[in-house]
Amino acid sequence: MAISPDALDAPSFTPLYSQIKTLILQSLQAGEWKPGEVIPSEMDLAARYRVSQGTVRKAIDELAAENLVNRRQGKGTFVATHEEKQVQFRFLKLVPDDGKPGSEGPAERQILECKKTRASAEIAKLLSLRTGDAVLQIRRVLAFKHIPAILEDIWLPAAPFKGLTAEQLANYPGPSYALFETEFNVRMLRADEKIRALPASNEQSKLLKVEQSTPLLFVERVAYTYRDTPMELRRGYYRTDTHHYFNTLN
Amino acid sequence: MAISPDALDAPSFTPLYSQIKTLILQSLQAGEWKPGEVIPSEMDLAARYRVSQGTVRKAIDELAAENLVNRRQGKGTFVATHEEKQVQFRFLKLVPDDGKPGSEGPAERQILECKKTRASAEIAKLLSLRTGDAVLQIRRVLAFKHIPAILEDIWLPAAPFKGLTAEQLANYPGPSYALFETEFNVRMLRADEKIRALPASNEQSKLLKVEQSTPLLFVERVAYTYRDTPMELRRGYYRTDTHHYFNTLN
DNA sequence: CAGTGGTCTAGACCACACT
DNA sequence: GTGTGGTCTAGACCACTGC
Repeated sequence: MAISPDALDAPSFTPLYSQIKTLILQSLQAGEWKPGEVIPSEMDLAARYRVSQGTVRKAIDELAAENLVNRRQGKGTFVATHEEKQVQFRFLKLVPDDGKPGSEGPAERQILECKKTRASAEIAKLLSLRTGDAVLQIRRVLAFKHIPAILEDIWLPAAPFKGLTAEQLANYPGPSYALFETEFNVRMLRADEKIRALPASNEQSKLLKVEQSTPLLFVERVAYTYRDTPMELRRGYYRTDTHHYFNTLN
Repeated sequence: MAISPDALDAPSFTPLYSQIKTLILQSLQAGEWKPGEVIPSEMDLAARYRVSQGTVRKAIDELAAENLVNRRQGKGTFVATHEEKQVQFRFLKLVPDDGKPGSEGPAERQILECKKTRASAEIAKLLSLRTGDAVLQIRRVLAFKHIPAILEDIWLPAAPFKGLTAEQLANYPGPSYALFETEFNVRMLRADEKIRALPASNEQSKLLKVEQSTPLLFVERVAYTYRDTPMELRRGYYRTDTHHYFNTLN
C-alpha cells in the first residue's frame, strides 16, 4: 500500500487504515458506489488495496461510525441513504411530546415558494459562496396531524441543484435530503445547528397559526457534503407547544 | 474467560469483549479506579481477565467512545472527569455568538437557593423516585462577562448528595458535575435534553435582566450515572440574544 | 451451501511519554 | 530504556443471510 503520508498533512505519520479510509471516501464521492448500494466486501477491498482485512475493517469502522455506510452482518456494507426508515429523521430532532420520533408518520409538506435569487452577503458567507451568486430559495411549512409545526427557509447553491422545482419538492416521497441524493447526486453527511428562542413575526405567526410573538425555536442549520463543503442553509422556525427538540449528550 | 452470556439478555450470544467491557464498567462503578486516575494497562487487564490484548482493546475502545475513559498514547487510559479543560463544558452547549466554547472563561455563579424539599409527582417521575421523596432543590444564575445568561433550577435526590451546601456550590472551582464527582462520588455519564422556546415569566425576566415575555430557550435535562440511573433533573432558561445552543448532527 | 461481516488470538513493530 | 497505547498482519472460527 501507499507508504507516503498525505502531503500537506500536519502529522508526520498517517496510519495505513486512515489512508485506506481516504481512498474509500474518494470512491464514495466519485459515485463508484451509489447510496443504498453495497460496496465490495472487506476481503475484496483488502485485495484491491493490498492490505490485510483488519486494516480495511478499521477504515470501514470509522466510516460506519460517521454514518457514511451501514454494516449488515451476512449481507455486506451499504452506502448510507436518507431514505431508510431508521434515519428518516436523521437530521430532524423535533419529536412529539408523547410518542417517539416519526410516530406521527411523514410530515405533511406545503411548498410556499421556490425561486431562483441571488445570495446576500450573509447567505453567501454561510454557504461559502460569493455575494450575488445564484441560489435557490425555498420556503415551506411542515405539519403533523394537520397542525403546522415547522416553517423552513432553505437556501441551496443553484448550480448543483439546477432544475429543482416546487413540484418535485412537494411530491417526492421521503425527506428532501433523499430527493437531493437521488435527483441531484448531492449527499448531506453532516450538519451544524445553532439554536435560539425568538418571537414569531407577524408573517411567521400566520403561517404557523400561532399568536404573534409566540416564542419559537429558531434553528439555523448548515448541512455539509463531502470534504465539509456546505451545500445547504436552512432556517427553521419550530413550534414547541406540542413538540420538543431532543438531544442526547455523551 | 466467562463463556456464558449474561442472563436475561435478548441476544443468545454475547461477544467476549462485551463481557470484558461489563467487567471494567463494574470496576469503574465500584470505584476501583477513581475519576482522573489511570486504569491498568491493556496487557495487565488482558492477563487479569485471561483474554488477548486485542479483546481488552476493543472493550476499552467502546468505553472511550462513550467518554467514560480517555486514552493517551504513551501514558495510559484514564477515567474521565468533568474537570478537564477540554470537556469543561461537556454538557453545556450554550456558546457565545462570536468566539468558541469557553472563550469567556468560567461562568460567574450566583446561588439563589439550596434547600431540602420533597419531590412532586412530576419531579419524582423524571428522577425515578417516589412522590414525596426528599430532594435538594437548587436555583442559580450563571453569567458571562457580568451578563446573566442562564437561570437553572436543579433537583437532586437527597440521599446521595447529603451534606451539599450553597457554599460548596458557590466556591467550588469548576463545573458542578466535577463537584458531584469529587465530593459525592456521583459521576454523570450521559444526559438527555428536551428543548423548547418559552416566554420569560415575571420572575425569570428579573433574574435574567430581560423584559418579561422575552423568548427563552427552555432546556430540561435529565443526567444519568451508571446503569442509566437518573441522578439529576435540571431546568435551564437560556438567554439567546448573545449566545446560542450549538449542536452537530451526524 | 457459500459469502458476508463479527470475534478472537498471537505476535511483531511503531509512536509517544517519562525517567 | 521501559512501558504505554496504536498499528498491522495472518489465520482461525463464529453468526447471520440468502441461494
